[in-house]
Amino acid sequence: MAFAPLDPILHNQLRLAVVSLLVGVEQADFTFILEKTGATRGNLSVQLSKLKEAGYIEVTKSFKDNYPNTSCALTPAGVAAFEGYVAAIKGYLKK
Amino acid sequence: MAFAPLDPILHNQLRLAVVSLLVGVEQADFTFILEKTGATRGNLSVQLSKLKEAGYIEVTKSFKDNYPNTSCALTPAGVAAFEGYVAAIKGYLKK
DNA sequence: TCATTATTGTTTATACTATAAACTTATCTA
DNA sequence: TAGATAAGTTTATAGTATAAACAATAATGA
Repeated sequence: MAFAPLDPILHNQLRLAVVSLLVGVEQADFTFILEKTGATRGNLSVQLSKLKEAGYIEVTKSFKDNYPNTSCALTPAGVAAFEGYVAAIKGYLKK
Repeated sequence: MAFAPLDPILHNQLRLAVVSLLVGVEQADFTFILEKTGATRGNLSVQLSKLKEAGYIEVTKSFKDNYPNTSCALTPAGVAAFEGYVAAIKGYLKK
């Protein structure tokens, strides 16, 4: 059994939670992700930027009810990366 | 679905590989772990120390064929931590 | 109206972590 | 006895994760 490398972008608790949330969902707002993950705003902001920079999510900024609104959605690359990560880490979890 | 915290000791590629290797095995030597994980000696040494300090493994140093031999085995706490980690991360992997 | 609080995020400071290079100590071999 | 081999450890440093501090705007209410 080989230990496949784990994508360092996804091998982080908050980023993995974000991508996990986004899988199977059209999109999710900053505040929604914040509540679901229990992260701080600062941390979430940083990690969303990294996911965006990696090309794993697309971020759309707009206004909603007069307030800024940040919407996130997985890209195909993000989906593929998540699936790869899931497959890779399973190799570590089997007894 | 909640995102349970991931034990930071185990949420590391090499340490997770080591513990994964040790699960279901009586013990494993430094060199064996080195080959199976593909790690460098320095990195493995550091990560074994951290696992030991966390109480997850027991390290026994002896001599074998005139050379130093470092043998590692999971402690009950290590087994429990691994099982907890597996349960926790599964919550992140389901779509 | 204007001061206060609430909303939605970003920037930045820093403590922590992961990793490999360099080092150590001892043994084998020619 | 001079390399070469074996088995680890120490340490230097670049990178990462996280929350505190900051910013900009909007709503509220006295």
